[in-house]
Amino acid sequence: MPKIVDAEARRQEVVEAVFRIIAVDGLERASLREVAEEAGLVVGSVRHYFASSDELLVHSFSIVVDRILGRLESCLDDVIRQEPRTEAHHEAVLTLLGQFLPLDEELAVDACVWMAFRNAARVKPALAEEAARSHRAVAAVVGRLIMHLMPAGGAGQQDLVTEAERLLATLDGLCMHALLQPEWMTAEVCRDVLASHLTVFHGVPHSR
Amino acid sequence: MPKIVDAEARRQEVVEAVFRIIAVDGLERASLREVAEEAGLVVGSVRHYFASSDELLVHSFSIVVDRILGRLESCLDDVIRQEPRTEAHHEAVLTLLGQFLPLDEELAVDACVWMAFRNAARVKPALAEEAARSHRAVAAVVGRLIMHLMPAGGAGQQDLVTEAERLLATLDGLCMHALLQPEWMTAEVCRDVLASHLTVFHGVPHSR
DNA sequence: TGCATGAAGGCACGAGTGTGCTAAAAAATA
DNA sequence: TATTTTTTAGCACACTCGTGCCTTCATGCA
Repeated sequence: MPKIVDAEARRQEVVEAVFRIIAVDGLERASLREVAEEAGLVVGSVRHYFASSDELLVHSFSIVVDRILGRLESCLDDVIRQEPRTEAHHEAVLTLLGQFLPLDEELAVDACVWMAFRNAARVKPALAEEAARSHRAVAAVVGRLIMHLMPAGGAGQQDLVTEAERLLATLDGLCMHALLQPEWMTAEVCRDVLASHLTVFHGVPHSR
Repeated sequence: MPKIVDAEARRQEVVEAVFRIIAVDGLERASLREVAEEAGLVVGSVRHYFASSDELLVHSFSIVVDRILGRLESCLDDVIRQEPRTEAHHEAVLTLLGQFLPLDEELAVDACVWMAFRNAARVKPALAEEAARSHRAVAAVVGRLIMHLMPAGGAGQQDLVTEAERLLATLDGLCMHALLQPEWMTAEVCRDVLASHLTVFHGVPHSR
């Protein structure tokens, strides 16, 4: 038998190279040659682990989606664990929502890559399935958060859906602005906007 | 002297071809050859009216921005013309906000093209200036709307900025979702979300 | 010590891109 | 009619892209 390398680890390294290229130069520069060079490999090696360019991109997409979902699920557990209407609960909610935004370097890469893939999926059929999955999963998390935040009897099923879509839209819009106009949409503005949005869910905000 | 053609009209035809290609196949397919074919011309003709590919794209970007801004300014005038806290006023506000969304075919093309250019501007320096201009101008319109909607004494300057950014983020998020997940984010859901957002600005919504 | 096999490296083809440059066509003026 | 200038058309070059296909290398087992 030949040299044994951890194939999964190699694939992960390549995916990380894809992420760096997308974050810096955009998805259209994530070609096999560019990815190989960024990963310190040759095209042939990359192609040994990924049958085609599409497979590499789809796999990268699924990795970033799983990473984001993992963080969201974890933060959602933290939220539920807190006593409602306390300062700690409010902070936990803000932390959860902050996972969508490019607040630090790692989050910024993920947000950037996620946005790039979702936008590309509109015209690139190979990415459509993963885009739908990510949308469903994230909407489910936000939906659960909304159900947790809104008093059960106070609103109808329709309102819950609308509020979930509204929060989701605001989050994606914030993320987009933070990525495209970082000089205007700073982390502080993001936090203010989120805090203002959350005002709807309890009579008076806990902190400013 | 040679054949006289309306150069500006020809340029406009080419720009329209660019819009159609972006709406259907995305910005990355808007090459000179594709644009020329879509416009029923040859590459040489397109290049006669636009010195380079970048100039064509930047000019197309500016056209779509101007078109969107024109609609927004017009709708903003309509809003101010209405008596506040009336049904007609509420409808005028919804109409203004609806200009951001792909609610009909023409709006959809503009929204799609606008999104594509703004996203591309992050990694394509030639588009950066126009992206900044569009962001400033649209933020100005939304800011004026917010000042008009919020009682002058009831909130500080900081709150006005935050609310403007929040509305802007929600609009862009809605637009994005309507473009990327049209089966979920229908025109009806968009309207519900906007109506819910506007609840903040007056005690009770006028219509549902 | 062989050698089969996974890993790595690379060549070449066709298709696509922007752009420099040239050449034909067409029509209003001299 | 002759000329001048815009418009239209197109060739050619260098580049990048994905991919099919082949070679070389290294290594763990027989």
